[in-house]
Amino acid sequence: MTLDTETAQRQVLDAADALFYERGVQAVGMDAIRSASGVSLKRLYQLFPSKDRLIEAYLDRRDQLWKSMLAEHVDAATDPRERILAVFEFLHTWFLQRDYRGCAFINSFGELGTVSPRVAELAMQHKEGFRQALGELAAAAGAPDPDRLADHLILLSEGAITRSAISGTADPATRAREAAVLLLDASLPA
Amino acid sequence: MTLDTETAQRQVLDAADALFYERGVQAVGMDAIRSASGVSLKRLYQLFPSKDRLIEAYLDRRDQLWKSMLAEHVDAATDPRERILAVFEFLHTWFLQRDYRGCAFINSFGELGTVSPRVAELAMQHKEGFRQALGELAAAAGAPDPDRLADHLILLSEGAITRSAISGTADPATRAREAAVLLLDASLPA
DNA sequence: CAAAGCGGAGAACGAACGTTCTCCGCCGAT
DNA sequence: ATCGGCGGAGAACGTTCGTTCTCCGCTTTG
Repeated sequence: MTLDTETAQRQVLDAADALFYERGVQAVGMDAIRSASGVSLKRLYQLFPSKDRLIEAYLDRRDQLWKSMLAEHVDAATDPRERILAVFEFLHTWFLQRDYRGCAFINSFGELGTVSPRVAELAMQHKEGFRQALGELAAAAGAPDPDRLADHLILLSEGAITRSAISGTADPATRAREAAVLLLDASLPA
Repeated sequence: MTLDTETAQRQVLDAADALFYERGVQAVGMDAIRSASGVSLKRLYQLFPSKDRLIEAYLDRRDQLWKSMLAEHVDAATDPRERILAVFEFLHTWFLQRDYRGCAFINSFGELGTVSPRVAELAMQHKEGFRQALGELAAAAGAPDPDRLADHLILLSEGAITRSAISGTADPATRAREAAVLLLDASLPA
């Protein structure tokens, strides 16, 4: 069964995503990805010349997927204030996924942050992208200091992400939304 | 050079703490701990019969140390509101440590949470302890719903912990404190 | 001084890792 | 039909890991 490059790549990334996310990047061997993807080792190494490259591709795809899911939730609302709160509803649906295991970037950073500058960089870029998105939402809502509000909101979000992972419940998203409402009341002009 | 049990144990835990925290638990071999601690492998395995046990001991000690450092900062203030804000000053001094790498429990959970129930449990207990401490501070400050305020404050704290690790700056502690002030203004009776 | 046992240094072992290589069967071109 | 090259399956290689074992010197006791 010969696969064209595109499907082989997709199958490898699907398998890598599931395994890396569930068990962590270091605990998953290339052999496990070979078995799960059905792509031979030779081809796997043609597509991704090293495990490091595969990890990068895994994080890249997570970043894109995450951003598009966030945008989807936010764009379902029109009121600027509701668009901010939609972020926390997105988090809530994310936390409810059966295989939710926290943020892949935080987890990968914890594993490889000190030894792989590339992973550290990707984690920083991912979080910076999120912060900028929040900044734009805050500015659109008329916040007098959008950067500061964005910082406050991202703290709630990141806190909810890790707390939800460790506690195993989606509740932190609800609590984060509550706190966000209080912060918006305090920071947004009436 | 023969060491008594107590010093050997302390040297091993000192080495394990530094190495596990810096590089992650999976990336550090028992040999590295042997070299760094100066304790022979044989003795090391007498003190900690497996790497899993050593990881548990590492997390246990981190938990105790963290709690006592937090209590130290909090107890330096007397005003109930200041005692809550002292939490964020504690975080700030923590983030400024040169080797700061985020929360050992979050990092270990990311690495082993799915495969080691013990690590998952220790992470949950550690975070639950923090949440309870915040709950007591909130109650002492007269919060009408201390549990809820504690949840909001812990989200800010956890968010600051991971953001500081990834960004490499202590700034998130300042921002978290700002947001905490807003939440206290909204939640505490005048 | 002799015998016995404890601890230290590090070799050894079996497994697992990332990566490469070998072999074999299948395909299109002549 | 034959040849050449590509892809798949998985063996192989060198390293590293967690854990155990061997050897040797020191100390303590009679």
